[in-house]
Amino acid sequence: MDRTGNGMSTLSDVADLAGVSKATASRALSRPELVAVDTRERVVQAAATLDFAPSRVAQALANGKTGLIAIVVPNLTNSFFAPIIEGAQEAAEQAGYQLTIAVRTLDADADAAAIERLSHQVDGFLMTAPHAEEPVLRSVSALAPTVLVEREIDGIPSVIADAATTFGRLATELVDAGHRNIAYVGGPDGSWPDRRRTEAIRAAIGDRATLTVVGPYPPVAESGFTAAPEVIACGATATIVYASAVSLGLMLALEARGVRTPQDMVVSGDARMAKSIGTPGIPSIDVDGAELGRTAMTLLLGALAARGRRDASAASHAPLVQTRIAVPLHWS
Amino acid sequence: MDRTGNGMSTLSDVADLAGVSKATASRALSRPELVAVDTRERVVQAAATLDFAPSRVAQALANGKTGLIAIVVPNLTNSFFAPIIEGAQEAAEQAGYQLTIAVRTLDADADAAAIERLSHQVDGFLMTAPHAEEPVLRSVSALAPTVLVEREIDGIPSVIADAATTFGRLATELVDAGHRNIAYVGGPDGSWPDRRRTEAIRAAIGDRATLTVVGPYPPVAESGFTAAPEVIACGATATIVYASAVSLGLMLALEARGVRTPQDMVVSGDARMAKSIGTPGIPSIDVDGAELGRTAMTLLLGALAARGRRDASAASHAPLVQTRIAVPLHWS
DNA sequence: CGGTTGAATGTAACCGGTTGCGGAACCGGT
DNA sequence: ACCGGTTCCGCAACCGGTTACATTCAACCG
Repeated sequence: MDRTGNGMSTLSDVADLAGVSKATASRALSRPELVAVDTRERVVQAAATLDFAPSRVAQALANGKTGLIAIVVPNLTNSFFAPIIEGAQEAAEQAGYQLTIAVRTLDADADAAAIERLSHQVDGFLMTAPHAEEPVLRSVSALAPTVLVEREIDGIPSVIADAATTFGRLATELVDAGHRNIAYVGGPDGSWPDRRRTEAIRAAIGDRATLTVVGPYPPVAESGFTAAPEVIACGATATIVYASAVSLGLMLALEARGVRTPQDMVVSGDARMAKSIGTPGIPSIDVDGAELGRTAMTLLLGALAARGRRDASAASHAPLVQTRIAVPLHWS
Repeated sequence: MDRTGNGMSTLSDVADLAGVSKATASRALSRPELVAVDTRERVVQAAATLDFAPSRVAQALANGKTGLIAIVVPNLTNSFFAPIIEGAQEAAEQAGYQLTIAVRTLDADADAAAIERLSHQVDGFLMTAPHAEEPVLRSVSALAPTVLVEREIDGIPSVIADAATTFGRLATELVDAGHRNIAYVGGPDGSWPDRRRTEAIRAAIGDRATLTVVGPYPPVAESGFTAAPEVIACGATATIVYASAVSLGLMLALEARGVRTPQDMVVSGDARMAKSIGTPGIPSIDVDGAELGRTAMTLLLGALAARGRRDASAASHAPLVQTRIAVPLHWS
């Protein structure tokens, strides 16, 4: 009942049943305004009774678009990427696109080659590559329409969560609240967002307080345990953490060493964590990953649509869009 | 230089350059044994100089396989699924397949419809649906070759991590060590693996100790905070946790309430967590998600290959494979 | 040396859609 | 009755491969 390739009705079947040509059937379904009302209805009827579904593959071949978009992420286990992918997937699905995942760090030639191959099979790229080097990203974006996520590079559309600003604000508020010794538990080495956040914090603090940067640390709870001694040693009374995943481990480790949070040490986290901990006085910074993914995908889809529309018209490249999404700061 | 559809050389180009027909070119590349050695070399040469890459879309149309496999997961934020997807992706990539992600809980008709549509675009499904009801999974598996992950249903190939057995073993060891009051922090309601684990624990304990099941809880660190009071209240001296993500939160909450782990309360976790905590005496149960995903994908690819091979031969459905991967128990 | 055979290659149909172009039918206007 | 202009539809080519079948030719046979 389902041997591949059979059982499914084709456009020709629909056309036959409706008593029209394949061409008319095609138009009736994809460009209804070109077809007389009654004909259209007959075709739609026929399609319905045969429960016809157009072959995306055939469509792809005919019009040169695959309906596939690749999202490149360094890994999946870092929980930061999950909501981004979910958001992107949701947006893609609504537009009738499929999302395929490429786990790539882009630091090796093999990765670049894989992306190259992939570029033949997809309509566009969403690049979430905090560590990738600029030239690599540039070359990818030359392969196919690309939107960067959590990364800004001149000349390539991008979407970032403007967490750096928020980290700066948090630093300012901490200093204003009297903290004179602040620690920052940094993110992975070479990460673009980490660099921005570090700078923003440093700028916000100026010389009004001491800043100790510890790290780099991978964004997992375990890092908190490793960081705890360092944070205590530097005498900080407040700790800003790059990735809120680390906060939980850090707090646990601090508690275990007799440092109460937030009484003895203020540790930044995210809203969900602050809520479940219950203690007031925890600052949280929440990046809406889903929105990040959704926005990026929307941008990309827009670019694809635009490209399809004009095509051969002169210049007027798609307007370069670099979106920044505001990130809220909240105190529990 | 990259207007879609252009720039890329086609098989005809290769054929022309090599001075052979399209057919020969095709054979030289995909079924070399059918072509004379020198001809083959000429074609390969030509393909190389044009850096020809066959259009997956055209191939898909011609031979009825899309080269796309869908993995269905309830969500991405649950860190349990990430390694599964990574493993599956890796295996798919090696076989030249693309993996597409469908985030679906399968509890609504809309989801079923989406899967239906998707089934026209993919060659097979990897279903990771711990909550889905059996009939739903059955109907999906009728749509396209399917392998279940973390779920066993008669008549459908599946791969599960046999964690239930390991949970049972842990329970036994705890009882043997003298614990007479054990708590189990359960997983999400209706989860198939949770049911199996609960049963295994109950069976292992028998009437040698008291078992208190608390939950259901979603598998996130925050759940640990919610569970802590319950766990303390029931007077347990050891707690088995369904999802190790919960353990960290639970430990933190326990510490905050003055309950030391593992001295006052043994809490199960996973190896990474145990290692970073450092305290000895923590039992950890480690499900190798990547292997799960890899194995499942391998199974599916095998089924696809088999289906392609015989096709019209009588009966002899693919042998039903239900794989169980052993899960280690480890004490830090 | 004619005939059989098998390897190597070419021809063309096909997968399932989309789309440019032209023809038929019908419109109102003169 | 004739004509320019629409509207609606069908023919056929095309997207880029795969593959059944036909064809060619050289080797091998009695």
